[in-house]
Amino acid sequence: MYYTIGEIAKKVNISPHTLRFYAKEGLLPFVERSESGIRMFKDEDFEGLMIIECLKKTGMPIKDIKTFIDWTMEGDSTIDKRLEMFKKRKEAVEKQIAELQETLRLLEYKCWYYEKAKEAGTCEVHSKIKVDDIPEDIRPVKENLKKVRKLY
Amino acid sequence: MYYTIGEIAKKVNISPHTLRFYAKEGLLPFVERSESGIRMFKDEDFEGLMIIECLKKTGMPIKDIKTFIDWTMEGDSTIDKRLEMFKKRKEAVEKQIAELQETLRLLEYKCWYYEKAKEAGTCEVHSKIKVDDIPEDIRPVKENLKKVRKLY
DNA sequence: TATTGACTTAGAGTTAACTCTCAGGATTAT
DNA sequence: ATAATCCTGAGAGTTAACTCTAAGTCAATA
Repeated sequence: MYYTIGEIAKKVNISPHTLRFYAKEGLLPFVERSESGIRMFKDEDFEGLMIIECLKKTGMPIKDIKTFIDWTMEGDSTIDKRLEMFKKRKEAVEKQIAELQETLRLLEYKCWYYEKAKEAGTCEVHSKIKVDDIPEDIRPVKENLKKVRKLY
Repeated sequence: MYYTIGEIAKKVNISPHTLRFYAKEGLLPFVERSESGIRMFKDEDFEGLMIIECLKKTGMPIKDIKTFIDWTMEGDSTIDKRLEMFKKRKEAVEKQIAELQETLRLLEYKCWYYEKAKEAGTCEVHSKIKVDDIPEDIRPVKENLKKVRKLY
């Protein structure tokens, strides 16, 4: 079963234009062609596209993805390189998640801050709230906000 | 205690150039000026900068951050808007984290895949591995990779 | 037969958030 | 006094990943 570029475009929700752009960048060497040069995507190629999508989601630039694709085309001699690459991507994503979780904590603090301000009708209320009145889970965030000022 | 733009730049690790760019974009209306027009950052302004950084980390464009800053300058009448804004940012970040966690699972599968290939010296080994031999936690990822092919 | 959609090369346009350069002038630190 | 740092405005350059246009050809479908 083969798909044209237009068919696969719908399936992976990437425009034919963009898929050709990827092809030009060397991301799709595994896609077969008909005698007349038309790209013939097969079921397996979905997986290739999904790996590309996955790597893009990790923030990897196209050039680096190409390097990885080149390795896969090279065969078993590049297994080590590919493993190391995935390990690094994994670490990178773990870091991104950790950073977003920190960001989330600050947002949670701010939500609490404005909930309180809303109740009181004014942000002034925060000059009257004691440390003990701040929910335990978000207290450290406020502390941190203060700490940083003096850290430097 | 006041800081010049160069001093604060070092503290927040953003170049004076970029800080002036932010100022031009209307992100720093709260920064005082000396008689001669020199920006005088105070300790409180750190917090402002950190909130801006936080919002940037959520992927919020500068224009939208400016809108929020304008609200804070407007005063208590905009508390509701600000609360809603932070709630939405919180949801956005939660979604980003969830997506990255999905990405991470695919990376974990790929790490396992290449660990196995490395052991065997060839990727061919994966045509011989039975579903039961795939660790339980990453098995669904492989299933998913297959499912998607047929989903459409 | 007409339309739709595939292909190519080549290059222009877009967007966001910087990042820098220049020119000219004021202020501050050593 | 001299260098470093501050200010402004205007505008150019950068980067990545698209996104599109044009111009011309070829193939498959109704």
